[in-house]
Amino acid sequence: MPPQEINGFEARRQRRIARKHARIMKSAAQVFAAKGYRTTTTREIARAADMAEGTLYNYFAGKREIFLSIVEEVLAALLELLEDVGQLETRADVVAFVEMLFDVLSTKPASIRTLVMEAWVDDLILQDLLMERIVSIMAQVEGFIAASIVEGKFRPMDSRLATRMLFGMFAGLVLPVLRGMEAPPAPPERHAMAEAAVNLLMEGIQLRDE
Amino acid sequence: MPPQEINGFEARRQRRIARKHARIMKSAAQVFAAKGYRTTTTREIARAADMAEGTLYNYFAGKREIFLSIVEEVLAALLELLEDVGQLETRADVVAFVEMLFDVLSTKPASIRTLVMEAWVDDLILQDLLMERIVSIMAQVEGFIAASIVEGKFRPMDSRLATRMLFGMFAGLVLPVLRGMEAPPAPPERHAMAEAAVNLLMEGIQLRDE
Amino acid sequence: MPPQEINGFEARRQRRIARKHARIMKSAAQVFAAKGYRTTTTREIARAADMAEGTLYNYFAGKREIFLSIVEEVLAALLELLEDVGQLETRADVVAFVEMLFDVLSTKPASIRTLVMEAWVDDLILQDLLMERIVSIMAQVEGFIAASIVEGKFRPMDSRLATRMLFGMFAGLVLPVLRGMEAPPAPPERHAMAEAAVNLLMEGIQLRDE
Amino acid sequence: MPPQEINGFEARRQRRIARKHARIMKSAAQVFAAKGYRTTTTREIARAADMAEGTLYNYFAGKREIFLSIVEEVLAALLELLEDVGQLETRADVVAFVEMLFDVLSTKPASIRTLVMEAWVDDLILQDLLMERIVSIMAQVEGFIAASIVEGKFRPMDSRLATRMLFGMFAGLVLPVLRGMEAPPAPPERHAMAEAAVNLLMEGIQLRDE
DNA sequence: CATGAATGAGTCTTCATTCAT
DNA sequence: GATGAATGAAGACTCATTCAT
Repeated sequence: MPPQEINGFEARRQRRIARKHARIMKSAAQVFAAKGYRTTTTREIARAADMAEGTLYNYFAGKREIFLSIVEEVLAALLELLEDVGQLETRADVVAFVEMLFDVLSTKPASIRTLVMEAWVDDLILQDLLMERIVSIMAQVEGFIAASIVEGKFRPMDSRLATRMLFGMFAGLVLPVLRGMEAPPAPPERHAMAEAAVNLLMEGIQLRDE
Repeated sequence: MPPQEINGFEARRQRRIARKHARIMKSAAQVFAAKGYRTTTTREIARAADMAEGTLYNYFAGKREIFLSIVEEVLAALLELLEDVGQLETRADVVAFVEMLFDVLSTKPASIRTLVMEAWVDDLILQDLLMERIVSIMAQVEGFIAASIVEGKFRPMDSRLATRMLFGMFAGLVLPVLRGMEAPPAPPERHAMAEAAVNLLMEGIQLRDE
Repeated sequence: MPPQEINGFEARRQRRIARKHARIMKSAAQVFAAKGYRTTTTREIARAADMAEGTLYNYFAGKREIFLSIVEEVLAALLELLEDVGQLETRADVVAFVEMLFDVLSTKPASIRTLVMEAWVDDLILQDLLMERIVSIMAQVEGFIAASIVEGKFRPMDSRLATRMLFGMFAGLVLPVLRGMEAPPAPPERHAMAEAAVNLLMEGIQLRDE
Repeated sequence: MPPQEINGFEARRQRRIARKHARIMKSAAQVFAAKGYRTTTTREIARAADMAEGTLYNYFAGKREIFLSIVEEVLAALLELLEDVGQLETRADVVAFVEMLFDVLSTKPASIRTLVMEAWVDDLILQDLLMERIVSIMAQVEGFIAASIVEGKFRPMDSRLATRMLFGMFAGLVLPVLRGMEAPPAPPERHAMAEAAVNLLMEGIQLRDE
C-alpha cells in the first residue's frame, strides 16, 4: 500500500474523528447551557449527540473533558478576537469591534453560557483558563484608557474602574441573549446596539451644553 | 403556669430555632457560593454548620429549602433597597444609593453569589424569584431615563439599552467582590467607587471641549 | 414515714405506670394495625399516645418492645379462651365458644391484626410466640375430632385436615373484621353467625335425603 | 441488514430483558416473602439476584415497581384460574378445580405470600389490586350456592356466610404451605386433600343416620 | 419524669465510567 | 468503532434512640 494511500486513510480518519468531536461538543454545549454542568448526565449528552453513551468515551476521556474542550474552543475564539483590542484607534474601530464581539456571542451562545456558568462556580476554571488571559486583556484596555487620558483625549478618571465598568456595560448588553432570555439580535440591529453602546460610553448619559 | 411563663418558654424556643436557621443558612451559603448548589452535599453543609446531617432536617425540609431560604432572604434585602430607586433625584442621591448597594452586596456576598449562580442555570429560580421584580425595577429606571430625555436633562438615546448598560456597569464593578476574587471595599473606598461610577455614567469617558 | 404510706405511694406509682403502658400499647396497636410495624414511626406512636417521643422510652425499651407487649397481651387473652377448647361437649358449648372468640376478636381488632401481620412475616414471632401454643390447641381439637370419630359421632375423615379447615373456616368469617373492611358484628348478629358457622361445619353444605 | 436480522437482534434483546425481569422478580419475591416488603432492602434483592444494586434500576423503576410486577404476575395467574369458577358443575369439577388452585399456590408460594402480606397491610394494594376481582369471584360462588339452595340441592343457609367459610376453609388448608411452614404437597397428596376438603364441605363433619 | 433536639447508621436511587459483544 | 448493560460509589433523606434541660 503506497504511503499516500495510508495518508489518505489516515486523513479521512482524522476528519471523521474531528466531526464526531464537533458533534459531541455541540450537543453537550446545548445541554450544559440548558441545565448546568453538574445536572447534565452523560446519557443526555449521548442522546443529544445521537449516539450511545459508551461512544462518548471513544472521543473524550470523560464528561469533564467534553466540558473543557467546549470551554477551550470558545475561549480560543474569544481570545483571538480580543487580542486585537490593542489595535483599536478610531471610534469606528471600536464600534466594529463591539459588533464582532456580538457576533461571537451570538454564534456560540450555549458554549459561552456554559463557560460563564462554570467560571462563576469553579475556581480552577476561573484561575487556570480565564484569569490570566482576561487580566491581560483588561490590562491592555486599561493601558489604552490611561494613555488616552495622558494624551488629553479622555477625561481624567480611575482607569481601572473605568475598564471594569466598560466590560460590565458590555456584559449587561449581551447577558439576556447569553442567558437565553432573548434571541440574538440580527446583524443590522447589532450594529445599532454597538453604536449606541459606544456612544453612551464615550459621551455619557447627561446632556451637556456646548 | 402563668401566661408570661408560657410566652417566655415559647419565645425562647422561637429564638433558638431562629438561631439555628441562621446558622444553617449562613454555613450553607458559604458552601453553595464556593461549590455551587448541585455540587454541595448535605454532609458538607452539616459539617460547615457543625451539626449532624440529620439535624438539618429538623429545621429545613431539605437541601432545596435551605437554598431557597437563603435566596429569599437576600432578595428581600436587595428589593427593599431597590424599591426606592424611583425616589432618586439629585446626583448625590444616586451616589448614596450606589453606596448602599455596595453595602448590601458586601454584607452577604455568599448568598448573592449563590443567587446569581442558580439564576444563571435554573429557569425556575430566574422566572419565579427574580424576573418579575427585576423587570419592574428596570422599568422604573428606564422610565426615569426616558423622562429625563424628554425634560432635556439627558441626551437622546435608547433608554432601554442605556438601562441595561447601567445595570451591567454596576455589575462589572461589584463582580470581583461577588466572585470572591477581591475583598469588599472599605466604606471610604466604597464612596470613591460610587462617585467614579456615577461620574463615568453621566459624563462619559471622552473629554469634550466646552 | 410509715410503711403503708410508702406502699401507698408505691402502689399509686405502679398504677400510674400501668396506665401509661396501656395508653402507649393501645395507641401503638392502632397505628401498627393501620400501617404495619415497619412503616410506623415512633413519632407516630408518640403522637397517637399524646406524649413526646422520648417518653415512650421511659416505659418501653424500644419500638420492638412496645410491639411485643401488644402481641403478648392479646395472645394471653386468646389463649386463655382457647385453653378451654378441650372442655367443649354439646353443640351449644361450641356455639358459645365461637361467640366468645368473636368477642375477643371484636374487642382488640387492632392488636390481633398486628399480631397476624407480623406472624405472617416474622419467623421469630411465629416460632417463639405462636407456634407452640397454636400447635397445642390444634392438637386438642384434632384429638377431639379423632375421638368423636372413634365414638361414632363424626364421620370417618382425616382429622388433621379437618382441624385445619375448621380453623380456616373460622378465620374466613372474621377476616373482614380483622382487616378493617367491616365493622365488628353486634352481639345478636354474632350469635347468628356462630350458629350458622357451627351448623355448616357439622352438617355440610349439601342437602341430604333423610 | 436484512429485516429478519433486525428482528433477530431485537427479539434476542427482548428475551434477554425478559430473563432479567424474571430473575429479579423471582429473587425479590423470595426476599419479600421472607422479610416483608418494607424490611427488604434493594441491596438484598440485588444480592439475591446476583447483580449490582444499580442494575435493578435498568429493569425496574424502583423497589415498588419490582414488588408490583410480582404481585400483578401472580394475580394474573390466579385470576385466570378463578375466572372459570362459574363453570363448575359436578363434584369432580370442584375437586379438580381445588387441585388446580393448589397447583398455582405451590408454583409461586413466595409471590403469593408477598401479595397476601401486603394486602394485609396496604389499603391501596387491597383496594386497587385485589378487592374488585375477589369480590366478583365471591359473588359468583355466592350466586351458585344461592341457586343450589333454590334448586333444592343445598340446604337452606346464609349463602354469604357459607361463601366466606368456604374460602376460609380452603385458605386454612394452604396456609401452612404459603407461610413456608410446610413443603407443598406432592400431586397425589394434593388430590387426596382436595377430595377431603370438598367432602367435608359438602357433607359436614357430623355423622348422620340415614 | 417529660420533653424534643441531636445523632448517624441505613435506605433508595442516580449516574459516570467500564467492558464484553 | 459502536453499543448499552453492569457496576458501585456517592447523595439526599428517614427515623429509632439518646440525653441535656
